[in-house]
This record gives sequence, structure tokens and C-alpha cells, in this order.
Amino acid sequence: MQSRTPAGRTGRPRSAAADAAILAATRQALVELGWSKLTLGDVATRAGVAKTTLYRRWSGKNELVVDAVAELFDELELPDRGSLAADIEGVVLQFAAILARPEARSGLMAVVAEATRDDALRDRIRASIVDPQKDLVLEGRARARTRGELPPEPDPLAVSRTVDLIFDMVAGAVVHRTLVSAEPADEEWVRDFTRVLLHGLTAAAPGPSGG
Amino acid sequence: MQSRTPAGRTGRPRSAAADAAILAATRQALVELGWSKLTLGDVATRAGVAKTTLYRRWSGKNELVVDAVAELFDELELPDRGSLAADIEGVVLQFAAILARPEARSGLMAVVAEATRDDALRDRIRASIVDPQKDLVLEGRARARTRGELPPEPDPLAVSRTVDLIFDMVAGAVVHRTLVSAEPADEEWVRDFTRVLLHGLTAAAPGPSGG
DNA sequence: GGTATTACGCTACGACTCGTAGCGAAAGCT
DNA sequence: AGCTTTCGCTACGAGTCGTAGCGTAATACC
Repeated sequence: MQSRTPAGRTGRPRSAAADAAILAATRQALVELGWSKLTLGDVATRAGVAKTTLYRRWSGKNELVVDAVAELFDELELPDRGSLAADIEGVVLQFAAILARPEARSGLMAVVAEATRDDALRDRIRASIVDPQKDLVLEGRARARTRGELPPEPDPLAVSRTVDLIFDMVAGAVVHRTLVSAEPADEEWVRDFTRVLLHGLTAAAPGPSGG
Repeated sequence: MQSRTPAGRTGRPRSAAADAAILAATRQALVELGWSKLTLGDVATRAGVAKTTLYRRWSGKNELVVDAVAELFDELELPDRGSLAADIEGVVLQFAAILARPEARSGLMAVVAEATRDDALRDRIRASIVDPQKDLVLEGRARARTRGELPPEPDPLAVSRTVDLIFDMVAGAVVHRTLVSAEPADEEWVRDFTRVLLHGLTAAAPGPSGG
């Protein structure tokens, strides 16, 4: 957040309640109106603040929505479920549940689209949304290495490459399934996905409802 | 295209040249302005047509951009490169090359974002962009089955599920790599990706520059 | 308690885009 | 020819944008 009050600062501090109200109002407007019809004036009205207050804190619609959507991903966790497959299935289901919410669906893709022409916006997305997710990949990978479920990777550069690859494969597949194919990433899909991710397409598939 | 002249139709026919000019102008505007700053008035001026002509053919910005972007994916092909791995690497590189173009980057994600709240738009995207890509997956899969590279799948329902899964994994990973991570899906990345897709994470990784 | 400094709510503003209506002219079919 | 549809052009009300200006509220420092 850029609204943190600097240490040696005088004058009236910014209202933290207003920040929360604005972000909540933004999410509500995303649900009801979607990205394209969301206006900052409307968000201000919903939040009970003046439009000028909104412009004093965020430079525009893009930055505001990034912050509003980023909060949705704060709940992502990676509890230890005993095996790499179970860990992956658990976090993917969490991720899918977030993407199933309309405020995430309509907001996330839109800001990513805008970020293709705005480096500062892309950095903001990376810092507040992407990097925390990638940390989960690192954590899960380290845990699996401890369990001996993954082969050792000698080259440290290759480790970085692999983590990036896994991240793009996991997040990309869930996002594509949810937003492009518009099908639910339910438990059955997540099981199939995890099996392919761990063992590949060339491995034989188990029965259709094999538990 | 909805502008096809019906069979038994009288009067002045619609200019096919105008269609092409408008779609080309739309892509040019996407490159120079991006999605959010693209206006239909500007596109009309670039194309050398009246703004009203544009509104007579497309109901809005979303539909126009879908058609303009869809043409970019017409060039996708799946030449037989001898093995499933080579086929995948080839088509993924093609896909990545298209996504590297700015008119695809800024346009595609934006219309997908809009489609989360517009069923008709999602159907349009599916028909003109997604389904043709999925056909490539079907083709490559059938080819691999003929070669004996993939295990047989007895349940026909499971086949459909697997094709959908592969499609989401391939397209999702490339899109996420290109647009979210903002890193190039180059030959090295595609090699790593294909290896994981076919053999899974649990398989040992070859050397960093192993051919 | 007084004062400086900043945030806030409110109003108003010019600039821009939207999507549509209406008109006369052009281009094809029978 | 006559009919039908498209095209280019102009104009329009409605809505949003982002900012400026003002008086007031809330905090830090003396």
C-alpha cells in the first residue's frame, strides 16, 4: 500500500478505514458492473468517500483494481498434506475457489491485459499478486525435496527455471480452465491435472473414478 | 463473420474491403493505444470509413476486437514433425510467437476479461479462437496414438476430459508465461515445458543444455 | 492550548467518448 | 429504369474523466 503514513509526518493522517471501504467497494462494483463499466465515481459513492479522495490515493482504475484483487489472494496457504500430490491439489483448489469469485474473474484478467502496455502496473501486479504465489511453489518444492519426492537438481540456475515453469503451468492451467474454457476447476479436474503434472501424459491413466 | 451477404439479398452489398480495413485498423490501434484507450471513432478514422459503418457491422468494441484478434490465430498449424514431443514444441512456439505480438497481447486478455460477464462474447471467442486451437490438440493426440506414443484411453468420456485438460495446460502455460510472467516462451522454455508435460515433474531432469 | 500541516468532502468545470438519428448519395440486383 | 441496402457525413444528449478550488476536520509539534 502506498498510503502508509511516513514516520516523521505531520498533519491529518489518511484514514485506514477509507482504504478498506474503497477496496471493498471496488470489489463490489466489479461483481455488479464488471471491469469496463466500473467508474471511479461510482466506487467513491459506494465507499462513502469523495471522488477526489480516491484520486489522491490511486493514480487510476488499474492500480485501484490491482490492490482490490490482490487482497483476495492473501488467503492462499500451503498446509502440509503429507505428499506433493496432496499439497498441489490443495493449493490448486484454493486458487480455483478464488478465481471462481466474480470480483476476481473480471478484475484479474483486465489488469493483466492493461499491464501488457504498462511496466509500472506489471511490477505492481508482480509484487502484490504473483510473487506471493511463486513463494508457495518454492515452499511446496522444498517440502517435496525433503520428502524425497522430487529428483535433486544440481544446477541452481535450473532450479530457478523449474520453479518458474511450474508456476506458469499451475497458475496458467487453472486460469485458462476457469476463465477461458469457463469450466469449473473441481476436484476431479484437479486430480487429473495433478497426475499429469507429476507423471506426464505418457503415464497410463487410472480408471475414470479411481480414488 | 456476421457480415456475409445472405443468399437472396437485394441492394448494395457490404464492402469486404471495408471489413479488412477495419480489422487491420483495429490491430494497429491495439498496438499504438492498447485496449483501454482504443476508441471506435479512432478505428473508423484509421480505416477510412465512417463511424456509423463500424456500428452497423459490430455491436461494440468487444466483438470488434475478438474478430481482429481471431485472424491472428488463423496461421496456427500442426505439421507432422515425427514425434509427439516435436509436434508439441512446434505448435507451442507458433502460439508463443503470436502472443508475442503486441496486438495479440493487449487485445486477447482484455476480451477474455470482458467475456467473464458476457456469455455471447464468450461464445464468440470460443467459436473463433478457442475451438480451432482445441482441434489442433485433437489432431496431435490422434497422431500420437497412431504412433503408439500415448497409452490407450478406454473410456470415451475420459478422452474428452483429457483433451480439455491438455488444452488448458498448454494454452494456459504459454499465456501465463508470456503475459503474466512477461518472459519469452523461447525454445529453451518450450523444451522444458514439453518434457514436464510428457514425463512429469518426478522424472529426472536432463542437463541444463542437454539436447 | 495554540498553530502548522495535511486529509477530507463538496462543487464545478472543460474535454472527451459513446451510441444513435437523420439525411442525401452511391452501388448493386431484377 | 426502379428498388433496396449500404455508405459518408453531421449533429446530438448522455455519461465519464481527471482536476481545481474552497472551507472544514484531524493530527503533530511547540
